[in-house]
Amino acid sequence: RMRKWQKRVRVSNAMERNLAFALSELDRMCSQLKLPQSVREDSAVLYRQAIKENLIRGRSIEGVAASVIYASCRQRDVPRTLDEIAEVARVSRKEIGRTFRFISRELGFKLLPISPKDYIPRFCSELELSESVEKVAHEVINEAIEKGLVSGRGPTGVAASAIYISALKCGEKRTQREVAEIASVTEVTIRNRYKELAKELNIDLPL
Amino acid sequence: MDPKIKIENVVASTSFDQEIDLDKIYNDFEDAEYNQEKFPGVVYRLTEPKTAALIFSSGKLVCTGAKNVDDVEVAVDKVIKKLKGAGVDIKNKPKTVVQNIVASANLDHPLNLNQIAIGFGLENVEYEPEQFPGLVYRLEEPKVVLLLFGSGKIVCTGGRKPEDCEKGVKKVKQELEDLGLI
DNA sequence: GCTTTAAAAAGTAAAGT
DNA sequence: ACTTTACTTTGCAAAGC
Repeated sequence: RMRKWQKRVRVSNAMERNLAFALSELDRMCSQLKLPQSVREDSAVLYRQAIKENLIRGRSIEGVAASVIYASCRQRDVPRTLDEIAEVARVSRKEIGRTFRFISRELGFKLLPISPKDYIPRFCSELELSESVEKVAHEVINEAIEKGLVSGRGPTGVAASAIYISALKCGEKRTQREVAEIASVTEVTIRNRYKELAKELNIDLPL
Repeated sequence: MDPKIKIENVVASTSFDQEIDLDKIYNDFEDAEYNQEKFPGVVYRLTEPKTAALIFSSGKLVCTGAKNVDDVEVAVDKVIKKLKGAGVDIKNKPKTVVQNIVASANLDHPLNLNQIAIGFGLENVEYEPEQFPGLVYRLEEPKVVLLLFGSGKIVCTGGRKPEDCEKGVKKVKQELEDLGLI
């Protein structure tokens, strides 16, 4: 009888409400993170895909939303760290990471491991460094990869130290503190990576 | 030569098939920990072999920290004697079941985790250096999980027998050699 | 899912000298 | 800067929320 379509309407309303909420959350987080339009669009597409595949069951809307943003950023090679996303999301970094792994596996993402190089443009821009610094930083990272100094190290830490070194080389010095702030790593980490790179890549720089 | 495996931790469980009064155990065992709100079991640590036993009111017991499969028996026997000394009469000694073995190994060769992730297949591994320095690789046979590090060191966990870990490490090593990544 | 136990790997972090 | 402590990841059982 009428119960059936009433229930359908109820479910449909709930789904629409949830989708509307999710999309507004995606917009809010993307705005706060100042993400490009392409990432916003990708995120919405991925979220709808997640709904189609029933991947929301047992997971929070916030968590899935944050996860698809994280995935979209990586897919567009403009990664944000889980911590950066967790700052504007209402769920922990741990849950975003867990949900990302699940969504990533279920939707068949084939994302390459994050490369320190992907952080160079954004960090350099925020530090107001020239393009020549960016270019040198890329070269430093390429050398680091060849010498096996990247495996297992945090991509942001490697990027930060490469930028620190490159800025010095180009006469556009930024303090470790300034670079650390932008890259969300500690000065200790920059120092550790910097020492390692300077030693292994025979970079003669003042300490 | 097959890589040497070092067993770092053995987790085992057993059941006495009889209810145990944990409050009594907690009072009689001078160095036992018991916080009901925190965790339903009594935590009892042994110095030799260095292990930790979790005792539950159902009579079930979990033993962790052993460096050998044989040490598990030694530890469980000690806990049983301790229980008997406290007035808990354990009728017959049940069989202990090894639930998990954690082992470490070394390939003595640095690893390019990025290439390994691609070589093994992005859908078969988890490598998120932002979160953890190790690459996670799951094997079906033997059913173990391996953590590969840039240093060439490996952690193998999830095995129920030492051979599972030995075979697991041997298998990844072979796969790495086949791909020319080692 | 969480809680607690144990242990290794290597990176990162924070606190105390 | 250096040391110490601690948290990230993996696997597993236990009883109960």
